[in-house]
Amino acid sequence: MAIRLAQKFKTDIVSADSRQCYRELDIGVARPSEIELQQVKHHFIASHSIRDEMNAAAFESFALATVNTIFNHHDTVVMVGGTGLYIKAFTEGLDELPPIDTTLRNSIVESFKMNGIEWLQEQIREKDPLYYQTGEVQNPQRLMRALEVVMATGQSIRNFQSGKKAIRPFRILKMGLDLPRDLLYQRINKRVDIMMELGLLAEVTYIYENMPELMESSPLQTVGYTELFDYLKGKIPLHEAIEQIKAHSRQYAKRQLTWFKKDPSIQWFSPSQYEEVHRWVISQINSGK
RNA sequence: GGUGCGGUAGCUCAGUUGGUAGAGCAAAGGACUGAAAAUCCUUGUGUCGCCGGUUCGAUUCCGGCCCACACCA
Repeated sequence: MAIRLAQKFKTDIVSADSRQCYRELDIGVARPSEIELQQVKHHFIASHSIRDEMNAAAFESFALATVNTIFNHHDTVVMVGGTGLYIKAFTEGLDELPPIDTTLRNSIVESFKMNGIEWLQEQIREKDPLYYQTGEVQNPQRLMRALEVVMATGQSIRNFQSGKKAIRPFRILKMGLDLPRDLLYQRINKRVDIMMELGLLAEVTYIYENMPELMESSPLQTVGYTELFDYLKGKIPLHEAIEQIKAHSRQYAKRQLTWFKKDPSIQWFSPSQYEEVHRWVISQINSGK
């Protein structure tokens, strides 16, 4: 769909997928094929390493810069992808926050691993009572983020979160693709079987054997990889790892739908409705809103 | 054929010294501003293998049967 649209408008694609940007990950993240990449120029595909630091804010500036360059020669850009937060960062912006020193971050992670979530909650209750009252106190990742921000700035992360949406100097049209749930799940299950046939196990084994120090890093906390790591460690049999990949992929798809369904500006289509999508885009452009 | 162990939620299993039961995973729904394919929240689920006995009351005790697994023959 994205490729056809990009061809139609003779422009590039910017991916907004938090995992397809890593060159070490291919089959397991369903990266576009070589043939597809030749049809249309893609950005943020295999452009980074799992050793690089990547996050929503970095994506925001990367994508804005990329899109700016493309706008020098084109008047449209197609963005595709599944990472809701990245799309939000690109379309609405994130609030400015000072960069956090990595040693501080690492020490927080270490303390959490040793002392558990109780320690995090305790720290937040002392240092950021505002977040303790209004934040997700059961969610270690949010607590650690809040903690690193107060420790680095002396201020609650809440004080940085304005909730204001950035104004972009270009128009944004949003389209969503959806299928009836049973069909969607069938396709996901089949896609996992195909990944295994294409050699996902070899891809994961290569990482497992050659970069074990990265196994805990966030790019590798990914459906398709964590389960096969468990298999390689001997924790679970292969058929169970595959069943888990299918289940976790279904859960992920469901979470994506939950995220996007609440955005009223998204126009929904079925994946087969290329003509309808195209017509809708044209009508939107012409209506000039 | 004998002995042992087991049969409890969709799956793996815990438990009830007799008052009709629970965790994890899966499922369904939701949240989410620097880890986001991550992380977190909410919710339900059962003829407790079958038949009979004892009992006010049995998933729990007793007897029989069926099924699974292991070992012995």
